[in-house]
Amino acid sequence: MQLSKTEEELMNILWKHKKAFMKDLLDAYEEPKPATTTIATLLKRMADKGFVAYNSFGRSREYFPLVKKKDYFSKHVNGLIKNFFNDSPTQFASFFTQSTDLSKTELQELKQLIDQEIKRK
Amino acid sequence: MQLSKTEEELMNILWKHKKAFMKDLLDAYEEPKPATTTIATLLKRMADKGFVAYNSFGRSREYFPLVKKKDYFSKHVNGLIKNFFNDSPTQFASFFTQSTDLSKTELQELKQLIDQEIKRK
DNA sequence: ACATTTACTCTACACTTGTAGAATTAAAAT
DNA sequence: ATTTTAATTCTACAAGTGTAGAGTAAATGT
Repeated sequence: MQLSKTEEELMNILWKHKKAFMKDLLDAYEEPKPATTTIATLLKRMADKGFVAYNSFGRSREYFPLVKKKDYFSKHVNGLIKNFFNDSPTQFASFFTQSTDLSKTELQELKQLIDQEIKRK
Repeated sequence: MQLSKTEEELMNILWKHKKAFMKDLLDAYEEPKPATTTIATLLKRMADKGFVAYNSFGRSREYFPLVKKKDYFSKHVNGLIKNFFNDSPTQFASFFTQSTDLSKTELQELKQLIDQEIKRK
């Protein structure tokens, strides 16, 4: 089962923290912060879905992600690619370079990255 | 308002067809095809959300997309980037090159593409 | 002309999601 | 020890989704 948008946002905070107590998570939200119970519900649902787990310390819990951002993310992007680009990453990449407006410098950085990747093969 | 996964799938079929009657859309689905009414409901909802419109021919309708795939898509990708990559397309791109496994040739193709983009700036 | 098929609307229903109050309980503060 | 605070669960409820049957009406087949 998938994470919803809101759950994803929370997950993302958790990825940044690696481990976190309720409080830390709540702190990461901007005003107006959601109610504690809202976060609690989300965490519970996310635990049910198998995306997070926790270690209990006294009566409170230190939550941590069960999936790596990288893994979660590639599944995501691959889904996108499958759905919209006939399963062709190149087609996607082409689209991507054209549609986000990267600056010249960013493009050059990207080019270098790709060069490195090419070498690794 | 956003399209749901299922609606997106249908939208994608519509983008491929540019224009299509119910029948054409239904035909595009694999077995087991959804019920006609299901598609009808989806189309109605998508029309309500402002993503499709139609021209009536007799009592049936030729549907067409109101948003370009490209636009829809960049919004999407930008959302992803914002959510997961601190709003940095380069960070995303880096991630992307590493996590989809593009072949050497594909990477080289991509590099050329980027070169072209750089020139256009 | 009548039967059949088709496109569409209405209705429905179970499930998911966003959001949070009420209740509980344990820990921390005084 | 008693009050206060914090973390968690339960309960709830309005939207949104996935899915499709029943009903209607028009078009098509014979």
